[in-house]
Amino acid sequence: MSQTTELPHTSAETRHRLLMAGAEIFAAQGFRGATVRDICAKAGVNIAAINYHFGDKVRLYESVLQDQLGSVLQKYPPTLGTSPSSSPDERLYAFVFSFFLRVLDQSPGSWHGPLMAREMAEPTVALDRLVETVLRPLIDALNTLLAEFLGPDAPPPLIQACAASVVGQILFYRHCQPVISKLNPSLTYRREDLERLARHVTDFSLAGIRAMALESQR
Amino acid sequence: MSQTTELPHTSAETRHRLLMAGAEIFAAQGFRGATVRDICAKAGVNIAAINYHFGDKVRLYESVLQDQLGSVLQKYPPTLGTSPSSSPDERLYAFVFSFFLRVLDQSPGSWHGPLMAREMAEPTVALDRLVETVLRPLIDALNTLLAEFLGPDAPPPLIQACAASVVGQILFYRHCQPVISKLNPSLTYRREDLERLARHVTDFSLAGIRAMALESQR
Amino acid sequence: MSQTTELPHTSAETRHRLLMAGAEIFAAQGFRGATVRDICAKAGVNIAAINYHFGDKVRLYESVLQDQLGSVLQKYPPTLGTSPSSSPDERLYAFVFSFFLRVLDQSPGSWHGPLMAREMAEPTVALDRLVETVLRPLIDALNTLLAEFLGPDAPPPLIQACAASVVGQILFYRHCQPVISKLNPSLTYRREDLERLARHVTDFSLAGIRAMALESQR
Amino acid sequence: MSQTTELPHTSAETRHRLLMAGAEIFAAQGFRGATVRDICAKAGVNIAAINYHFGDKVRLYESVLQDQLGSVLQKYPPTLGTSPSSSPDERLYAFVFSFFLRVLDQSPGSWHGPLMAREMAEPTVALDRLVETVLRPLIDALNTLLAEFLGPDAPPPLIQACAASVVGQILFYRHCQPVISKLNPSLTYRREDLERLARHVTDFSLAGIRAMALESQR
DNA sequence: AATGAATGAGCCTTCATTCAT
DNA sequence: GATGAATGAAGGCTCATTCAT
Repeated sequence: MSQTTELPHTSAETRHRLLMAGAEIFAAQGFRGATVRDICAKAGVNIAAINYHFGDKVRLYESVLQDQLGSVLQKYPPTLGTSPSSSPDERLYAFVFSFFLRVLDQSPGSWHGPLMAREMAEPTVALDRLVETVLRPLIDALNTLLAEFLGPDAPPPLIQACAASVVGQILFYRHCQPVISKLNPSLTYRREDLERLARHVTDFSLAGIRAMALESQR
Repeated sequence: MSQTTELPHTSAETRHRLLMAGAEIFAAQGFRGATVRDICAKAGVNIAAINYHFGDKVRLYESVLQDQLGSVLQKYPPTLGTSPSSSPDERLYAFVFSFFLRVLDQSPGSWHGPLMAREMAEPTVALDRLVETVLRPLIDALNTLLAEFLGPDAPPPLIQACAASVVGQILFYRHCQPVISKLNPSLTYRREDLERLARHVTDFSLAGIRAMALESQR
Repeated sequence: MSQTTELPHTSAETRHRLLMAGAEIFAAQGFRGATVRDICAKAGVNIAAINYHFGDKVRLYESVLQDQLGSVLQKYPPTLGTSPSSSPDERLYAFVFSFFLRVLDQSPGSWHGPLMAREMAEPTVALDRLVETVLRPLIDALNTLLAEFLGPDAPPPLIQACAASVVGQILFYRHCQPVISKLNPSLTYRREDLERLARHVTDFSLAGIRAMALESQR
Repeated sequence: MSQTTELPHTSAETRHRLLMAGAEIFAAQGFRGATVRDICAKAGVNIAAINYHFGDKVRLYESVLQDQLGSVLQKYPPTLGTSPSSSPDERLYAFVFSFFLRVLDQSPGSWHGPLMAREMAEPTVALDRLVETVLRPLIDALNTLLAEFLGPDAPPPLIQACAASVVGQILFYRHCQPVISKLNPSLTYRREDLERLARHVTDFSLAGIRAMALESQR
């Protein structure tokens, strides 16, 4: 029932239930729209439990974000099924596909996608740490990979623009989902759909990147 | 001060002040976070004025969205400086550049960008109408343009995927601005910056689209 | 169109429309529940017209009461079709029947019944004057009539108790109408129904009064 | 002060204070006129307590009505001191006297009379349930009793008319109290006064009922 | 250690009234 | 003389948080 943790006298069970319920409700309602009453009700715990275990609503939210991001990065690492010796094309595809899997994961208990989308639209204090611990390393990895395509002398702004082009194509499906589902209601996000999307984005981007490389070297 | 008597029986002045103040505060705080007190204070009008002129907070919000969208579409139309006889490349550039101008416009009183970004992240009842009156025609126009590149027999899903690739690259700068400005604080969005971004996105996309066209015809 | 009155420069038409609309809405919603906006809307006049013509909401209400009471007393006088030479039984029936007609009149524009019922339940400053100008004369007349039955030496408390018994039976159908219509939904208040009710109340009361007279003289 | 722990998981004390303060203020001001701020102030509790314990103002009002009605019915049951073997005259007197006691009770904390009078004049959603759970059984009991006087073949409309005559005489003192106290300021409602009134109404009605019975059998 | 009642600031809205044409 | 826009006080209710057990 209760896990043995470094905090022997707090109920890890209650903490976990709050993290799960909080993720779901913050994803659905946003930080402001979510109420501690709703979260505690869904978690089946006392209304004072959030303050007791996390201090306040903000710190529960930060913990939820941290928890969801950690889970999804462990589940779908950016190198997904490749090794440093894999071809650049393969590694780009792995980066794109794993990114799609993370932001559009529909597994039960997985709320990383909508949480991050909301955090972009309405940043909270949590964003700073996320950028430094997670997003910057991710973008650096992509930049390094793109440098292999663009050559050692490619100007950093070009690399960054290409990175933006790649990531933007992916995030479109996440950030504009409300509109996409209205314009094209039949679009689904099962694993095979994401594979197809990742294939398109990779091919489209490879052509774009190579064109940029040529232009840059001219 | 001076009353523009276009709307003889309503106080156009007060309406306009509320639309401006509402746009700024809704953009900064979101629909939920914005308070009618703040909006009225910024507009310099009585707190009951929203009720009197717009009915309630929701309808003020819808009017603000409508107003901002109308302004920006008139200011930066999607065909921006081109005609139907312009080359497809030129028209694609016009589409991309005008899109950038709209979503990243920094003119005083222009809050269309952040408002739409929030509306995507946390849709309200206003989104339905926006999709039908504005976004669908816009996407249709892009699809028609892309069909010129991809050929008459290009499968609709491919056209849509390419349209998503183009729009995604643009919106990335809008939706991820909080992260971008942390990762790359020197990036600015003056008109010449947007021109450069539009140039990159257009060239990147043209290469991607042409690769897709080749692949599709194979 | 506009009546020539002692106030040549105010619109008698507007006053009249406000009195009619006010009667209907005060009757339906009570003084507190009625809003000046609703009344002015129903009257088809400007929202400031009440203050302009009557001073404020309270004084409109008092005028409405006065107006309705005057109308109904003129329409259904307490002596209704009898003369001082009619028999006491006939005069009691006339008193009862006319009372029923006044409090349950359903003619268009006639709101005296519900207005008075509300005024009893939630007295306003208007009640004082109503009591002195209308209700006291009415009760005095009834007491005088009852004294004919009870004899010259009947103690005033007995007369008052009998008067209360008579009036109470009538007002029951007015004050408890919401309950009556739930308990007995088929009951209606057309003129012939009121005639039957008046017949019953008169006969019931005559028997009661005569029993009281006997008991009193013993 | 002292917690009566009949309801272990709710604060019975706070609930009770709100029920008492609510009864007094609803009786004095009506549902609309009463403000939650006033009620909470009088109860000496926080303004959010109504929401916490009762949900909202309407449900507090319903609870107050329920509570007051229950108290007064337990305190003064309609059979008041009689048994089924008592004479019909005695049982009619008991019905009338207990009715007077309920609607004109002046004990501290007893607000059933004015509350019900207001509910008649301006019915709320609470009236439906009151009619079915309390008023209909009460009227049915009276009808059954009156049938003993009027005979087994008395037509139901006659029974109902007599019941109305009885109840109307009683309620007059409740519903017209504001007028009565102006017309006859010396009238008081101590227990002995109510006894006298009940005696009059019973005797008056017995004569009336017996006259109706004779007429009906003719 | 954990509960649930209590807190008070703040939210959107409604209202009768007044003011400037 | 009559309008309709503007006013500001108050209304019911919600919320994250704290307190007493």
